[in-house]
Amino acid sequence: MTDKKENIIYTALRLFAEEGFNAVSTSRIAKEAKVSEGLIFRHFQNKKGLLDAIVEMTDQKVSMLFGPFLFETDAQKAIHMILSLPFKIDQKEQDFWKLQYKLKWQDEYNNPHKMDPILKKLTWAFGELGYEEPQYEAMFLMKVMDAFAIAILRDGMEDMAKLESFLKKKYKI
Amino acid sequence: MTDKKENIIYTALRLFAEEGFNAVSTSRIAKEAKVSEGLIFRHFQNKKGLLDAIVEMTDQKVSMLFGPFLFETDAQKAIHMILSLPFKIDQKEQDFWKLQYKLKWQDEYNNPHKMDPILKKLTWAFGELGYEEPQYEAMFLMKVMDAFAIAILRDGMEDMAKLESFLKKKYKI
DNA sequence: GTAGATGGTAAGTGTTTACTCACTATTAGT
DNA sequence: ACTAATAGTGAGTAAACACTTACCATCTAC
Repeated sequence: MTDKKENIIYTALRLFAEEGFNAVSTSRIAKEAKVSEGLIFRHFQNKKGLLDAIVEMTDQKVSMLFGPFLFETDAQKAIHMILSLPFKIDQKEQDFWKLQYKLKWQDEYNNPHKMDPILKKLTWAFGELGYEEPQYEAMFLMKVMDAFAIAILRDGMEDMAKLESFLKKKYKI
Repeated sequence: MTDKKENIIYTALRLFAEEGFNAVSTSRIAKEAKVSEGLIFRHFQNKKGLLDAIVEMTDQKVSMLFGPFLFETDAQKAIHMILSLPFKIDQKEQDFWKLQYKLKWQDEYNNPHKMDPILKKLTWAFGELGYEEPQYEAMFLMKVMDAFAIAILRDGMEDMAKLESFLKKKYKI
């Protein structure tokens, strides 16, 4: 991967995350990435191809983030890991997550089954801990985590520390 | 309000909700609404003016939806009302809510304080019921409700009935 | 009944858009 | 050193874009 190709990707990621895919033109990406516009099409064929390349990177980030959770054998610790995730969003990776949540509104990029392995693992964890309806507890917690991640991405981390400890108390962790 | 003006608004609402503001052209709105493109600009000055008109309608829908809740004097009933809301989204009004959630990602249309009165009322309700940290319970429930509304709008109502009763059990309602 | 406002249209406008093309520069393998 | 692929550019292009203008139709009020 050349420097210029990387420049294109990260500039596009930033702009897509902030303003949306359709609001950002290829000429603007080229200008801000300091490359010729033609280079975008050399590397990615078309504008959607550029988005696809970014989405692929994002999917890898998701896998890396949830990987350790899937291998955790202690149910308590597993739930704790999931609870902590939204509060550990790295500043440098905010754009990845913003784009990810924005794209969920576009049918083409919304795969409702992508998170099934995490859901399954969470269901197991709640079962282990003797919860009455582990499947629904898992679904519920997943949605809660989504909501918190979105809130943090949109409104920042202020006041979130207290909410995190409140959350953990709620789950007795 | 003439028929054609109404046509423009509801066609634009549908398209904006489905595909996003920037992905939909004024010429397409005109074609699908069966009016001349010029009429859009006669009535709304520019494309953003059309969006603003739609957003204003949406805000009114939000007020109407939460109005009764703000006047509820029984804490238990108040929480029950909030819990039920996402599961009562009318098919005909889905586009309004879709657009509302999509626009939250655009800074200009995201007012984090818009829901403060509802948050305050919920805090009161949890306080009445003897919850230990009513303020955080309220914040938590608001985010949960957002997450459920988003899930329903995106993936439909299937399997949601059981989740609703699970939710109500969780809050002992 | 006519004047002024409002509703509505068709055919424009300049600009921006995603994308192409002909070309040069640089690298990597033999 | 030569070759072939890859990286990169700058000046195009046709189509689509948001918006304007000149014009006609219909309604409302006195």
